[in-house]
Amino acid sequence: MESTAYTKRLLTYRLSLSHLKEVGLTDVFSYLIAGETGISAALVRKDLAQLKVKGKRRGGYEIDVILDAINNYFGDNTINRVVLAGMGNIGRAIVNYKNFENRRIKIVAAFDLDPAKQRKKYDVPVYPMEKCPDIVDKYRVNVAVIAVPAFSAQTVCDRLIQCGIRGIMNFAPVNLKVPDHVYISNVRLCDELQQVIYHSTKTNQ
Amino acid sequence: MESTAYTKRLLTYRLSLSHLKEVGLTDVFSYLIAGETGISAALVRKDLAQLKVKGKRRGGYEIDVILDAINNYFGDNTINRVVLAGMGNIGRAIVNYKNFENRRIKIVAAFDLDPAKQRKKYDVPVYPMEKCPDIVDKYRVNVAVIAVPAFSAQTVCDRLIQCGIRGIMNFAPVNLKVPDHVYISNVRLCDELQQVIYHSTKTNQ
DNA sequence: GGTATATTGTGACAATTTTCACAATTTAAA
DNA sequence: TTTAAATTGTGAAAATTGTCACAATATACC
Ligand SMILES: NC(=O)c1ccc[n+]([C@@H]2O[C@H](COP(=O)([O-])OP(=O)(O)OC[C@H]3O[C@@H](n4cnc5c(N)ncnc54)[C@H](O)[C@@H]3O)[C@@H](O)[C@H]2O)c1
Ligand SMILES: NC(=O)c1ccc[n+]([C@@H]2O[C@H](COP(=O)([O-])OP(=O)(O)OC[C@H]3O[C@@H](n4cnc5c(N)ncnc54)[C@H](O)[C@@H]3O)[C@@H](O)[C@H]2O)c1
Repeated sequence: MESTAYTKRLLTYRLSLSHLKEVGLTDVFSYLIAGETGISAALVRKDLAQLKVKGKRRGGYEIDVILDAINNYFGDNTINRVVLAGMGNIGRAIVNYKNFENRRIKIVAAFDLDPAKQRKKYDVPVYPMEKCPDIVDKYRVNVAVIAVPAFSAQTVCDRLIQCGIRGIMNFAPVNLKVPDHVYISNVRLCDELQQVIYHSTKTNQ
Repeated sequence: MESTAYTKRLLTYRLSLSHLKEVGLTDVFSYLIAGETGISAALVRKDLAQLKVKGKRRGGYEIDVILDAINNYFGDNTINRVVLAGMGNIGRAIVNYKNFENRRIKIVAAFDLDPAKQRKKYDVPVYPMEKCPDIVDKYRVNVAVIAVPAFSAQTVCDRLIQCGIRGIMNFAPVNLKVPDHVYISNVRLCDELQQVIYHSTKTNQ
């Protein structure tokens, strides 16, 4: 029903509103959010209406009410457990990242085929891929991050899905094939950077 | 004129086509690209038409012709120099990443305020931020990656723009304010993961 | 050479998304 | 208490994006 564009906008609102709140505001007008996010004021209002957040005519919206609604929308009241495949450069960055906790996201385990990485102490335990079924089952994990090299991404992906994973954030530059019930988000850092390069050289001058 | 959705699809095609080429194919049909990328065959054909790539009725498209057209579209004939701000977890991953070279992208320098990082040997030299004007000027850099903590992102951003940067890939969870002529791409890893969690728990069962 | 078949290329259409514009309503001020 | 000003909420219009369906045409096969 809700488009992913909508979902994405909600997260953008949350970011700006958290910031405005830290700065000391308690209420906002739609045009203020618009200025902060680059999303038009009318669309902000439509989104808030869809979220069932009510504003006061002439008084604006309460930041906390919006934030609660967004957090509630994303089900931040439960802890979301995630596993990681590939404890390389990207994998380590993810595992070291402290901010996931604020979102109630917890990386419970990582998998890597390199035995050296399994022995080393990171913020999360590193297992061989064979442990995947056990771990996913034990912690009731739904979501995985794939940060293995491109050539093994599909294999790892298949395996994760076999263990019951239903959502994947994928860093490997491949178009993974997955069954319908699995949601995939591809983070294409190369493509992203290439787009920036493209658009910044096309811009005036 | 061209939407960013279109530009993004081109990069998706490139990924799949490179793969199909490696596998030994030389020609493709629109429905093959569709199957590989999840983009509908009709839209693939429209995109290729817009790219001015001609297919043969009943014969399909030549992979190399498409790849050349896409590469040409993105101006891959020149080397694109990029600087990085923030040599932390993400910054190191970016700098270590070998694949950028294939896209003719070169990270020429990094900036970090930590003197320890400046002394250490990485694949690219690390300078204090003060060196920014010199470096950007010397290497004629247009594009930057921001991988500093959120609270210093806006400052770093302003500084980069002052030095002449016109495109930014930003990892910090803030809505940066930039002048119109600067193109920004926000890589919101937290949001991305949150969306995966959201969509994967909403999917049937 | 003729016919059947497969695939492109595209105009018309459908759906979705966003903007526009303004009535409804609240608040502040006079 | 009245009036003026500000802002939401939302239907209608516009814009954008993608799908459908099929004519055009190239190829393969008989
Ligand atoms: N680093 C970047 O900036 C960057 C940018 C764009 C894309 N990527 C992509 O992200 C992915 C990860 O990149 P990286 O730089 O962290 O790579 P990396 O080589 O540093 O790490 C990969 C890790 O995966 C492990 N691994 C390999 N095969 C495995 C398997 N079958 N099962 C489990 N673990 C396995 C390796 O032992 C290694 O620890 C790659 O696909 C890369 O193309 C990375
Ligand atoms: N690591 C992740 O998985 C992850 C996920 C989502 C978002 N992010 C965001 O990406 C950014 C980088 O994350 P990270 O994990 O690499 O952080 P990090 O703390 O590992 O690295 C930040 C680096 O920036 C440097 N720095 C700080 N202030 C600076 C300044 N003013 N000028 C120049 N350099 C400065 C620090 O010395 C450090 O080396 C952060 O904004 C973070 O919120 C990271």
